[in-house]
Amino acid sequence: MEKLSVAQARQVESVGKDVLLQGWVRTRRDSKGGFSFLELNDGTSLANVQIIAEATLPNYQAEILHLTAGCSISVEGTVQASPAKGQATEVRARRVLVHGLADAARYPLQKKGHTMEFLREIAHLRPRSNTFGAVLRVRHQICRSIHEFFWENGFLYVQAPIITGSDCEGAGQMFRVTSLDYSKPPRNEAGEIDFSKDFFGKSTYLTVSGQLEAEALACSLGKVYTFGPTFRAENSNTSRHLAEFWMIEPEAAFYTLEDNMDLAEAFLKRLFSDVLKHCGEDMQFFKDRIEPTAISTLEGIVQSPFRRLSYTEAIEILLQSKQAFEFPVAWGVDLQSEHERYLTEKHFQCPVILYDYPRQIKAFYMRLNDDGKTVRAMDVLVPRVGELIGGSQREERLDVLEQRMAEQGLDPAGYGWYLDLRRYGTVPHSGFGLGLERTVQFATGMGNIRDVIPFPRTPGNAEF
RNA sequence: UCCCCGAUAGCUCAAUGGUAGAGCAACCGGCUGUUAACCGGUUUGUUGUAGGUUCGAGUCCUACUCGGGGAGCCA
Repeated sequence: MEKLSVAQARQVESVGKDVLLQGWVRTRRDSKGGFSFLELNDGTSLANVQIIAEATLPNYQAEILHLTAGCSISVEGTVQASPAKGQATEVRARRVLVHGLADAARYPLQKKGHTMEFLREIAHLRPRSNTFGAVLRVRHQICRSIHEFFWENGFLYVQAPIITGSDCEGAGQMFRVTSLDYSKPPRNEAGEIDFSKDFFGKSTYLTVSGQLEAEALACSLGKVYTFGPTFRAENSNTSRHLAEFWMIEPEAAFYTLEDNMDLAEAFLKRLFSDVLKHCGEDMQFFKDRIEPTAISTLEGIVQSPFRRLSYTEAIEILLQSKQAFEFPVAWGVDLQSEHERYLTEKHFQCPVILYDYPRQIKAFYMRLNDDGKTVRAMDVLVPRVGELIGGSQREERLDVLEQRMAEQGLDPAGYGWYLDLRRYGTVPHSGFGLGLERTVQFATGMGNIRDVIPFPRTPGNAEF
């Protein structure tokens, strides 16, 4: 007897095999012909396998006729070709072992569709829904492709710290990490809380980005990437933001911004082409039930080049668009969502890479262009989700970097080790950050980022 | 954090200021190699919380909580 997954048992190649299947019942249909149909799912595929349970089974009356959605069972039996439409194979059960019942009157998941809002309230059970199973399988495929892509391109997988002593990464509000007794914290002479008495002897926070550490590693090892959780204590209440999310940050020495854009484009194309190749059944589900353009959008991205244009060119297009924007367009202003959406959804209708942004609206570490007005930043914008990637060529010249820090009111004392990278063997280098959840959101067509991560953390919500 | 919308049965939603209802689910029965099965019947409520207006509030007013859409911040 061979232990098979539901996905394997659905393959015609499995016909004739003596198998063990284990999973959760989705539904039961009884036939007065003297048997019942059980739909079994184990998470390995969107589709269920149909189990034929004959009334002659010893526990048919006592147990099988009481199986409902959510019950867990083991089935021993034989895979056979199905005589009816709807599935290629089915499993004729020789034995059905019930592990756990699920009180049908209380079990919250029904056979019929639920709203995403309701499923979010039962985050511990929603992986059993079709939508969530499909989301998590696509998420898994994307994670795998990320590692494969970088492996094949010579990038070293490195780990940046999750607890950071740098309070000036500049990417947003941070969560403080402390082991101080908050009912009686140590205080200095000024009456302020004395974090020098804290666990690490200083203030520490959850990381908002591994970029600065990745730069140190890239400036030693060449091409590296991080892939880990990041945290933002922003009070963001949108369908595209999480307080805890996963970010992929490649960083490469001797990479120009052009190299960086080439990398980002090849990277995204690889991720989405793998999803199309390996998640066909799940993608068809998203197309049918979630977003009609789910598959065609990914196909378009894989097949056609991204449109690259400078910030200045983008401003020109927006000014000439004759669109009524809520926020006025002018060179020097940061682009608003409506502007980005216009470019990617209406004007070009494809992914857009914008580069060379005004120095005033971008971070200090981005390399200053010779025009003195713009920096080597780039954003990859996609329809519906907006910014999928943000990156830049980093400022490798010590004097320029120090000047840019001063310009933005940053204290160089907090960046000693980061400036060292420019003092000793500095090299041009570039990198970017990709939000995993936004990537999954884009690939699946899911409307809310809270529904592409198993247990979402958002302001006021850490229930599970 | 700001603007707009919402909260009624387990789920999705109805209900002129005047006796709270339907579909689905659940339960019982029927039928059937069925497959979001189908047919008949039964059960289900402190109308988000706390106040207020009124003879009377699911409905009007105020505050709060939670959820959704949009914006800002960004990935």
